[in-house]
Amino acid sequence: MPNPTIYDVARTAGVGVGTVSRVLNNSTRVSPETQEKVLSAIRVLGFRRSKVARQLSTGIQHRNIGAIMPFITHPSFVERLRGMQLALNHQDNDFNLVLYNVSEPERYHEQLLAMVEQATVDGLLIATLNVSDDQRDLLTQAGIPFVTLSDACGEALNCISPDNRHGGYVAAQHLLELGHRRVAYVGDAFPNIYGFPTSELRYEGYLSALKEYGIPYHSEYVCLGAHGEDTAHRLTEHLLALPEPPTAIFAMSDIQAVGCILAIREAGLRVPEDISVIGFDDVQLSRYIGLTTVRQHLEQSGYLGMQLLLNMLTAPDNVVARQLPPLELVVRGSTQHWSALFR
Amino acid sequence: MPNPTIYDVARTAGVGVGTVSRVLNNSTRVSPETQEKVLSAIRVLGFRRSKVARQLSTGIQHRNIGAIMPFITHPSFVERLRGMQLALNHQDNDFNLVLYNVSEPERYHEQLLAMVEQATVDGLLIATLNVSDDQRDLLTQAGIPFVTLSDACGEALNCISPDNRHGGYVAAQHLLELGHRRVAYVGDAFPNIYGFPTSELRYEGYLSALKEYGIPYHSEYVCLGAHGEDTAHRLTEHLLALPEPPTAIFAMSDIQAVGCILAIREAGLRVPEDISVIGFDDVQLSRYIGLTTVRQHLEQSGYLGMQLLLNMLTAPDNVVARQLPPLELVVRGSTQHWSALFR
DNA sequence: CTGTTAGCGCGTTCAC
DNA sequence: GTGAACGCGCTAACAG
Repeated sequence: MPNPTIYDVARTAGVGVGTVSRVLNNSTRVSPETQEKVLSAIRVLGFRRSKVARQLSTGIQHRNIGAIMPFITHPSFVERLRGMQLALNHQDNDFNLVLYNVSEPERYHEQLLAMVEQATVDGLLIATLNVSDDQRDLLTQAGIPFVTLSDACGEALNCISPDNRHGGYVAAQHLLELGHRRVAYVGDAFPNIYGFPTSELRYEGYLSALKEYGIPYHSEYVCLGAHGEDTAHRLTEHLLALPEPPTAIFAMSDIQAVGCILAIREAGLRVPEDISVIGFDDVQLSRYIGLTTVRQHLEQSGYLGMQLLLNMLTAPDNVVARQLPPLELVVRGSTQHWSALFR
Repeated sequence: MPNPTIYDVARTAGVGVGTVSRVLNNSTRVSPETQEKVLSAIRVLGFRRSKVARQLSTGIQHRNIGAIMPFITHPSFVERLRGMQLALNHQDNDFNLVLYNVSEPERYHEQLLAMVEQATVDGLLIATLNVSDDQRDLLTQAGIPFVTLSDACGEALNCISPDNRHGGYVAAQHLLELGHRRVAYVGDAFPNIYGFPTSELRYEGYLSALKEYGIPYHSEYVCLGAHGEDTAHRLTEHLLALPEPPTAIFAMSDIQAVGCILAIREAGLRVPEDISVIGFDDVQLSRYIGLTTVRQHLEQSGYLGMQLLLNMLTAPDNVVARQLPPLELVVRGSTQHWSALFR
């Protein structure tokens, strides 16, 4: 018997289903003997009460908010998650926060499909993942409101995203203002396997800054690869081996910046004396290691995203857009003035 | 009408419930006209189909694994979470990971109660929280298997925990071996508000090391307070203001160690030249900032905990205990030899 | 104290 | 193509 029900339990215990239900909820008093009979029947059959049946019967609606993103292990995710939790705790509704980690890009769509087919979530927070038109329609038709925390959204109302192009510009500008002229970009390869254009946007910002300062573009200063510290490390080694290595690196994320810094140190050079490094995100780590970066208020974006979604879920006809604070340049110790004169 | 059902939709559309169900699942072909009638009825009534009823009807069992802990924002949580996710992804079952953050200790029990009463989770991972006998019985009676990731568990099978007393010993021993004689302990006040004795156990290890090395105990070297960087910062300021300040500090967590280091630097002293600092946990951050610490394999503990729980959930009569690897001393740059001779 | 029965909201057979 | 009836597993209200 694969899935015994209370009827099975009742039968083997020689009692009615009501009694079984009673011992399960120890509501009214049940005589010790029958209690024991029921309990042993439960044990023998390996009975486990069905959650859904129970919820249907009691009328208790359990609402799940799914947070789906790749790299659940990445620091930037943690920051966002923190914000989501905060927003959820703030208003005391009983929504559950369910985590979905997209381990392989191919499975993303499949996971989304399962969610709507099996009705697992009532609302969805989608971060660092693109939402295609088909997927948008799928969710909309299924009546699952969603908020994206990435920048593949155009001007949609349900999107919380920083101006990544501007952020890229700000980062590059900072280095250029410090006198750097050989400025490299280390970022994710695009098109990204998950379909979001973050790296490309920051890269465009970088390009426009170069242009504005009249710096010629050198393709060998642009190093693209998979996301992560290790790749950034390798790319930096490559940069340092160039005949004319860069004097400054703009890494598209703090984690990648860390990879750069480690590679630089291993090459016997110092940050920022020999090479300046600026990151992007301002995750918790960056404060501790003194990384200059562009703060994109990750925690707050999680907070606002959750707030918006809750708003859509609880007051669908009065949804108000949420605005992320502007990006901020945070200057710490990893960037420094550079002048050819002193070399 | 607060919660319209398919019956309501059917009535206002002038069709049967079967038809409504069909357009909802676009299974069999429905004539365009009736389709439109149903769709508009759905729109008018603001109908949303019930998740639970659907799941009950289709027989799709959705299993939730809850992870409950305080401080969801803390790095040590993230490490564990990563391990949990990994274990979940490893075996391809459709369990959902649901996060529960205990924001206030008073609410913990209430949350647990809600979980069993409302049948929200099928299994529970409890970290950094104590499980009282009552709570154990509550969960057991409700048939909710759980695994604890803290050390308030004795020798229970369903517990993944490092030997914190030993860990405290190892940390203190390291400092003593380096020649330190004025060794401070910075940790959480105990009894902890969440009921887990971690700080006390590490403190006991610290004590036994002192004793073994014949170092007299100085109560002013033991600084206890709330968990967190800021408190550790304050406690360290206090330590430094002592007539005979310590030459080494054992912080019960890496985050607290960071607080210590920051306070030491702000006092114009250097780590490790003037004062050595050792932490506990070995979170990701520690590697980057070069903190000497005791590695407690947090990620792996999350992994093993999840694995054990899945085991309990899927093969209840063949549960095998999981063993955490032993604690490891990880020596990095924040501790140094100390000898009064050179002062 | 305990057995019986009517729903909970939806999917899915059947006949029509 | 469409409507009516039954069942999913459980709770709760009602009789006994």
